Amino acid sequence: MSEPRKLEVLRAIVEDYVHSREPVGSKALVERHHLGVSSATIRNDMAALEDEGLITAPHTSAGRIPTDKGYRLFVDQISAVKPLSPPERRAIQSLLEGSDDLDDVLDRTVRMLSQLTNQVAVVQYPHLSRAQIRHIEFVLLAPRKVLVVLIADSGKVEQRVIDVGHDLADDALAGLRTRFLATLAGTPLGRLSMVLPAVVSAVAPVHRQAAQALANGLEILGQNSREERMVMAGTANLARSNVDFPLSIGPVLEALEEQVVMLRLLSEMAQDPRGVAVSIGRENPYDGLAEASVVATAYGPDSTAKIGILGPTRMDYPTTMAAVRAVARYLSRILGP
Amino acid sequence: MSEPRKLEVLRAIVEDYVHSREPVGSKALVERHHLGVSSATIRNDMAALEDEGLITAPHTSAGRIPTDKGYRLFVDQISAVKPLSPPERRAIQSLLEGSDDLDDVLDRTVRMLSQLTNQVAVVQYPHLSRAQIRHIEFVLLAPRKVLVVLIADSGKVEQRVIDVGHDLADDALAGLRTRFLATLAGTPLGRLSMVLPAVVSAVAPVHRQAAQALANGLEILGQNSREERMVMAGTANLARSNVDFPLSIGPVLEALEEQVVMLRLLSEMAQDPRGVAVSIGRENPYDGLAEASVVATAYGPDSTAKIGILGPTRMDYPTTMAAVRAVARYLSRILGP
DNA sequence: GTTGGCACTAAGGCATGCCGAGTGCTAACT
DNA sequence: AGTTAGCACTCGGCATGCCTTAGTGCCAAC
Repeated sequence: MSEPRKLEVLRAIVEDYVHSREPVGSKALVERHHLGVSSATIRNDMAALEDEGLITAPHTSAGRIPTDKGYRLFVDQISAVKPLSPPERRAIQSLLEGSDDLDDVLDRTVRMLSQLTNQVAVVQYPHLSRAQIRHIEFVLLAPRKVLVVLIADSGKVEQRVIDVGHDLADDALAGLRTRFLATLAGTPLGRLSMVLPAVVSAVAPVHRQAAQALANGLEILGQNSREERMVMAGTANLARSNVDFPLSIGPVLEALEEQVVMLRLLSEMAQDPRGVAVSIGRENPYDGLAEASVVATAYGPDSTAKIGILGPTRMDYPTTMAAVRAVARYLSRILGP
Repeated sequence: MSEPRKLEVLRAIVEDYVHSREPVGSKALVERHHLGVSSATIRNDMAALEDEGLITAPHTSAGRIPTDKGYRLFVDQISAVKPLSPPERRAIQSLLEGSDDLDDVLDRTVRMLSQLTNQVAVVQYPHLSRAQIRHIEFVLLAPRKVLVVLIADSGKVEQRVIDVGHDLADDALAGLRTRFLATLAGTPLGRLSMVLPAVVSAVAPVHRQAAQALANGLEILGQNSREERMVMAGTANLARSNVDFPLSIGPVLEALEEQVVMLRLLSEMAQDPRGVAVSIGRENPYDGLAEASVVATAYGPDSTAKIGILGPTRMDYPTTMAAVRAVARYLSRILGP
């Protein structure tokens, strides 16, 4: 019983099952792949694979389907990442050009990825802790309500309404703004909390309280950009692959809606040497995703944010991984250094 | 055959069907509701209702289920809007207090509504065309790239990166900002496009091109706030009511994702005297929603934006309408005039 | 280590028959 | 005229049983 052939058999099973959705048997295998041996031999190999926990039979007399572990081995050792077709590459390129607003770029990207893979695509907003403060604006909305706006040099804008505690004149607010801005311009968002106290304590006591409130607001904004949000697209694809995991579509939607879950999942995924991370079935920390796989990769100037897709474990990993990787690369290029 | 009793029968059918999910027959009806007549009489009434197209039998020997038209009559004439329970009211109130950021409020609201109704909830961002420009900021990101930020007195912030066409010094940009701001402060967003040309033509020729680019950017931002976005929550509830319309969940997700579809739908819905609009099944302009109903109402200071829910036609209209209306009222109160 | 053969197994498809829920109609009742 | 009881009829749903089919595991032979 040759080891290489066993792997070949596993590969064949995965590939056939992925696109037939049906348990694959020994006879069908020898017919569809020229393995050079008889079905009986394959049966022996399959029995061995089953012993190793790589495949399983849903019932006595059916073919085999890959287990999570089987997919894992397939992804890690057997499959080669398929390159995208030139038309696909062109599509990506042309779609992503001609927009420069961050929200817009991410939105287009995630839609494109979901179409490309026929799965749900998600993208995390880029981390900004290294981004620097470009501008600060305080706008008096109501007697005590101030809109605090923070603009980073990456083009990201964060805003928040805060209550300064007592009435504040327009020019006093302008003064505070100048003061904050003078000290804070160029400060990386990540260092915001270290610099703010000094600014506040330098303010005249009359406005100390307001300054403190404003500083708190700014700090929250700075954290917002770290705490991250995400965009997704293609949830309808879940329903299409309905046939696969009809029961679990609910939990999956919940997971997607609870962005925290997805964000944690994405950030915990370790990339393999090929630059793509795959999390299969029960490998996922979240129970609702027990029958789903996530394929993700990092992107952006400092490769900290993630982009990826979520689909049934029964998915075409090579193609999907290729798509995710390609889209991430284009995205990185667009966002520039 | 008494007309009032016929309506009573329709009401009973709708109510029973809504919570049993099964066609309801004449005998079951007389048992569960004290109608004071025999099942044979009900059968006659039902035959009449069927002739009028208000109910239909899925097959020869099954009970009847309401048609879209039947639901319509039920909603319009029969049902009374049920008041929410005090605990529910308290829940709404306490959840919505203690946040003043617009995004945050809408997000909480929509989650609450989806939990309350067990449906998908959607909320449209409030219209801002009557909001006034509070502040404008130009930030030079790269030699020719300028981030245009527009802050409205409602607390809404819009931003966009634009290409000004040629290099621009920091102080020149500051000059332009002052100029724009002087003219535009206090202008309602809706009138932006009428005022901008005058500002541009007043700029010195050297910076005319840049000013024009900036003006275009501002105009787009002004339109953005009209063209509206929406937030949603509770898509997982779709899967729960899986059993009802398993086939159509795909199209529904698509409709939700294509925000344009939903926004148009919401804005086209006319409210009835009770202040709630209901669109049932095929009444919906979008085909994917043929088996879904939308219950929505206006909210906000000038009652232009919409909030509502989307669910299967087989839904508990009275309770749902009450929830939507109540949440909309609280939301209006929070946003204040 | 590979192969062919054979007994065995469970699922899926299909016909059959039966039950129950529900209808429509008619004739009688109030 | 409206209401009711009764009855024949119609399907859907479910259980039953049968057959076919795809697949396995094992063994003896190559």
